Amino acid sequence: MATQTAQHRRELAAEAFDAYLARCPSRRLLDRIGDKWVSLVICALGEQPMRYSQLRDRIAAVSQKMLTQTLRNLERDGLVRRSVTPSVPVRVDYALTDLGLSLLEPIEHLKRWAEQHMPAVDAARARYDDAALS
Amino acid sequence: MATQTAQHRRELAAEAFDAYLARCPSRRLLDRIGDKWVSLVICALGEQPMRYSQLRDRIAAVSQKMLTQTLRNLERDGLVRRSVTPSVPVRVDYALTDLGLSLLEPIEHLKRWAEQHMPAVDAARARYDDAALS
DNA sequence: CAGTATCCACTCGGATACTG
DNA sequence: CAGTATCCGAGTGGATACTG
Repeated sequence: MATQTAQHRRELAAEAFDAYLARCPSRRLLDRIGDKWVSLVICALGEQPMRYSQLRDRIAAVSQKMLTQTLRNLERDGLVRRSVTPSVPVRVDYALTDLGLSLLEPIEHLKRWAEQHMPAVDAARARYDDAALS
Repeated sequence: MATQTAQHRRELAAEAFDAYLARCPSRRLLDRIGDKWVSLVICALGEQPMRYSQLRDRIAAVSQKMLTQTLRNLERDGLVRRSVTPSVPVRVDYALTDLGLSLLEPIEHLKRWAEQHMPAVDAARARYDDAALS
């Protein structure tokens, strides 16, 4: 009944770690904001609430499918509030919730790091790729 | 020669936005640290430098392929330093560079937000899913 | 020990067409 | 206007086997 092989021990550890990852708050947050359009939507709505079509124009490269999907996920997570005005045609406004607003702060930190250090990353990348050619 | 249709205007805007995204430092950073194993490797190496096998044991669920790939990418980006000791068998140590160390700070901010607010996200998600059942 | 190499399933995101 | 529905290709990541 004890774990016999190193093989087996590894599998158990991997399983446990998977379960841990599924709950790990940080990893789950990164899963969300790592989504291609999430940060862009959050930042756009951070400036001001917007209608669906405004978002689509502002984030020009997003497809309808992905914009809707992104907004639905954010709404589900309580980060964005969706309000429908039943006029004809309907008007839908999106805004950050307080929770969503609070997320702007850590994102801002990331953005600052990116602006300060991504050039260094690019330089490192260029060096690495150059070295590989020799 | 002017942009004639709304359709065409949209396509041009989307193209321009795509190009912008390819350069946008923040989006590129998120692309990196959004990778499934990157944050875990950075955090592990943030505690102390480690050998390949230590990393593999610590992040039990990672496959060899993904661990190597992740480490190579981080090395290429100048975030991690790889040092080989040519003994038999070889010994390889990984450590964060100064650039990598500096990344710990914004990640820490994210982690704090996650620990404080992910429960609220989960609650929102539960409410949303419940509402959908009715 | 620290990888490489190969194959494969699955998901993400895009294109297109249609609708209340 | 603000979506849905459907299809599909490309890329991500995992399993397995092999190596200096």
